[in-house]
Amino acid sequence: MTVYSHIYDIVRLIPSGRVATYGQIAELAGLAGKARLVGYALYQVDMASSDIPWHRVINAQGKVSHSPLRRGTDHWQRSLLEQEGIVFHEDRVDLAHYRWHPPLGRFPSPEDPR
DNA sequence: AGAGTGACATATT
DNA sequence: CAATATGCCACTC
Repeated sequence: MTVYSHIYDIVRLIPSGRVATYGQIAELAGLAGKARLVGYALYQVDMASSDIPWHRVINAQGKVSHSPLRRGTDHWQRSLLEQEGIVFHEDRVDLAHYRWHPPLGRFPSPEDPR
């Protein structure tokens, strides 16, 4: 596979009702500073039939990132988040309140098997 | 092999 | 607030 498999592993850990930012995921995945790769990785995900909670990843401004390539799925993302109880305030969520904090201790990383 | 692109982030103007 | 600039790197011609 690709380096993205690990990104997906991290995203899968985000619980319902919480969100994470691209940069945050990148860092947890051992890709600090490479947030763009996270966005690219999620773009590859099959939104309809994937076990990855892709909608819980938003940008550092607390907003849903949109792009012409998404063809309206950005609204779909917001919808899913609201279903989980996340409240948007002026097109933005309060990261201080909803940001996911990963489990403490060691984290699975490619360089750190077991 | 080189250039362009992008679900980003941060800093600056 | 919005527009730029720069760093980042896998992917696609």
